[in-house]
Amino acid sequence: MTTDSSQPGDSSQPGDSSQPGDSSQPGTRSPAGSALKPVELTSWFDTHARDLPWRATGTTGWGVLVSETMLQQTPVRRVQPIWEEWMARWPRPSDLAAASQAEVLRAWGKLGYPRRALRLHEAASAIATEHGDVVPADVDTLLGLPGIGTYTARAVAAFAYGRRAPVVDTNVRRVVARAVHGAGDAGNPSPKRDLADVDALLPADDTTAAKMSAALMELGQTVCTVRSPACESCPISHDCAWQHAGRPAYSGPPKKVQRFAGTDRQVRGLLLDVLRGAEGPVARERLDAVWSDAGQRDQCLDSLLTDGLMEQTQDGLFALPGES
DNA sequence: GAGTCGTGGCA
DNA sequence: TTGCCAAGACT
Repeated sequence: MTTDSSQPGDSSQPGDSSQPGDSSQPGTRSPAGSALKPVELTSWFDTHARDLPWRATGTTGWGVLVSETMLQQTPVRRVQPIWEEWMARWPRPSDLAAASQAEVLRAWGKLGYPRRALRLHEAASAIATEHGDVVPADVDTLLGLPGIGTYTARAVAAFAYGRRAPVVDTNVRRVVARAVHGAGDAGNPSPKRDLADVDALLPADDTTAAKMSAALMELGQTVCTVRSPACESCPISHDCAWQHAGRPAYSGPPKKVQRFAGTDRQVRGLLLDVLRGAEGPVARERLDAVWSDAGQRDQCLDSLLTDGLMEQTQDGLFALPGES
C-alpha cells in the first residue's frame, strides 16, 4: 500500500494545540505530546499488526473506504466476511453504483446501521461520476461525500494513500488519554482537542505518520484495551503517563450508554429484517407480526420510509427500495 | 451538543 | 442475565 505521493503535509491544524498544565494528574510532569516515539510504534506495528484483508498490498482506496465504513461501530469479526463478499462482487465504485439499493441492503446484511449502506451507495455514485471511479485522497474532498465524516476521511487518506492525516477513533482516544494524559480512559469525545492531541504526536513525514496512525489504532484494539490492557506487552509502556501514575482508574464524567431493548432502533431492525429475508414485497401483516405496540410500529415504519430504507408499492405492500 | 441510528458478543 | 462496548455520522 502506501503509495507515498510525497505531498507536503496537509497542514490541517497548525497551532493552538498547546494545553499547558493538564492539572488532572499531579504525579506526572511529562509535557503532553512529546513522550511517544513514532519508531517504537511503527516497528511494533510491523511485527504485531493483525493480517486484516483490507491491509493487504494492492487494496484500493475503494477497498479501504468500504472497510472503514463497515467498521464504524462494528467489530472486525463481523465486518471481515461481508467485506470480502463486497470486494468480489463490487470491486470498483461504479460496480456498486450500478446495483440497486435493495441489493446493497441485502448484501449489507446484519452489520447494523443500514443507512451506512445507503450512504456508501451514494458515495460510490459520486466517486464514479465525479472522480473518475477513484476514491479521492484529499481529506476535504472526502468529507464532501455522503457517510464520510472526520474519522473516515482521515482514515482513507492515511491508510489508502499514506497521507499524514491525524486519525482519531475511540481506540486512539483511549491510547492518548492513557499514554499522554495519564488518565484511565478517554472521556466523552472533544473533536477539536482530540485531533490536536494526535496531530502533536505525528511526525512530519507522510509515510511514517500514516503508519503511526495505524499503529495507534491497532495498539488500542489489541493491547491498550478498555477492560484488560496488556501493559506488559505494550511497546510504549515505559513512556506511558498512565503507567507512571500507577494506572489510576477512570475518573472523568460518566460515559453515555445507549439503550437498545424496546427502542425504535430495535423495532426498525426487526422490520427491516423481514424485508431483507423476503423474496419481494410483503404485506403489512408480516410487518405487524414483529412488534406488538402498534403506535411505535407505525412510527418506525414511517421513519424507515422517510429514511429511504423501504418503499411502499402501488398496492400497499412494503419492499426494500428499488425492488418494487 | 445531545440524541438517534443496529447488532451481537462477552465478562 | 444484563450492562457494556465495537475503526462514527448526521441532525
